[in-house]
Amino acid sequence: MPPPPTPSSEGTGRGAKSARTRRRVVDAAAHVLVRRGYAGTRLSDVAEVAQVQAPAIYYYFSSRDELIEEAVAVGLARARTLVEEALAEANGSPLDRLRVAVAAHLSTLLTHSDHARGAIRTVPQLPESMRARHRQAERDYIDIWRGLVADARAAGEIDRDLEPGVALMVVLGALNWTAEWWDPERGSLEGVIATAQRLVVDGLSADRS
Amino acid sequence: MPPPPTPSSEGTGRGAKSARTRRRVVDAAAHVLVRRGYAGTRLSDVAEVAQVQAPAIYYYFSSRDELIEEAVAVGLARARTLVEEALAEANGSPLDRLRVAVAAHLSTLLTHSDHARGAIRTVPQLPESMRARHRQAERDYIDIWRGLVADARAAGEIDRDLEPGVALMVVLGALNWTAEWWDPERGSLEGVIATAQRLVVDGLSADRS
DNA sequence: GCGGTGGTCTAATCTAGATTAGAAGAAGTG
DNA sequence: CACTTCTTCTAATCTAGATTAGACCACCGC
Repeated sequence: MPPPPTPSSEGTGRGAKSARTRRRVVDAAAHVLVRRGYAGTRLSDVAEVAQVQAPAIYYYFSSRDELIEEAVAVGLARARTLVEEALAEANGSPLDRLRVAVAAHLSTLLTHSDHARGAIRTVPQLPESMRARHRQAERDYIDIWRGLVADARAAGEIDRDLEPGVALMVVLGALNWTAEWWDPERGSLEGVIATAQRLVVDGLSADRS
Repeated sequence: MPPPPTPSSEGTGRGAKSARTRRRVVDAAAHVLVRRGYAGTRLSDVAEVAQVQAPAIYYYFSSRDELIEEAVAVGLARARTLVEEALAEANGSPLDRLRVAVAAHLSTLLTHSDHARGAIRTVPQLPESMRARHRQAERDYIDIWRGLVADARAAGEIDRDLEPGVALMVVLGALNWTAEWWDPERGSLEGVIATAQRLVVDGLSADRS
């Protein structure tokens, strides 16, 4: 029976090493997920990255799917947390807050380990039953954005002719797809963020030609 | 030995039936690719969709990878062709042409069978060696867009501060990601196209607040 | 209405990769 | 140190799914 993922067994002491290994496995899973996708993620690869033997994984997770599920959940949670934190410190016009969210989303996606990236790239490929279990988390995250857009709209900063729901998904798509092509050699992260911010804000913005 | 994919064996007569089955298999492969991704695409599923027995596929292709490769190639080619055709009839300002390209890309992606969709969603997951063989096609397609952006820029219609390369990828991402979320019940195709056009054009546009 | 060729099927085979069994190495406890 | 519990390993096992072998049927030209 796998030990319950003690939420507080982080630092040192009781089961600290175990917790570290477990985390290493989840990280490795995210790493492999990013490059191979859901179906392509082999436990043997995960094990190699995590520096364990494949069967060791079963000490922590009862199946491949359970591991993948956790990796995805962690990624979604992380993306959400980081964006929320960034927004918490941001005060300014709704459009400014949108700019902040764009920056946070992109930097999470592109640099903050493979978690968010793995989650976002993987979710659409999950078998329906598993995906269903993450749908709430997806919605929660999107709702943050929906709120930002709604605020901006209420403040009259957003083009009235745009369908807010559709526009939001188009924007998120622009951000998410960066995970497919961006790499540090292709320009600085800051450059991408700046470009994306301008595009998003000008694209949504109320004052038009 | 598989019969060479006679380029003209379409209509009737010699090998017409064969050609039709072959096409059915490729279509089925695209169909499965869209929903399962590269690693998740099983020959048995493709066979079922194509209404054949799995081994029949080997009459046309010498391996699973070869089939997938063709399906992807067809998809990329189709996307490119449809956009080119749309542009051929479009005259107007560079920004207008960009609008046309956005509409063509989206309608290809979202409705024109599963080919383009399969190709675009699948390419990033392909094993490097296979992906390399499509890289040229990808570039060719992107180059069409690069040209559009360059023209608009030369005409002074695009914000000088945007990095054209990065901006283009962000835009294409917005379009490509629609394949992940859009479905006919979520609003009309026209609605998505209109929203995307406005976002893209206003986002890139030179006159700013 | 016979021999050939194209096209498809059923019944193996073969292999990668998930999962399980059971042994054995640490690490903490008395 | 001897004992227990946690953690990981090596050596099976089991299964899905790609691929191959070889038979079978339909049509075509004669």
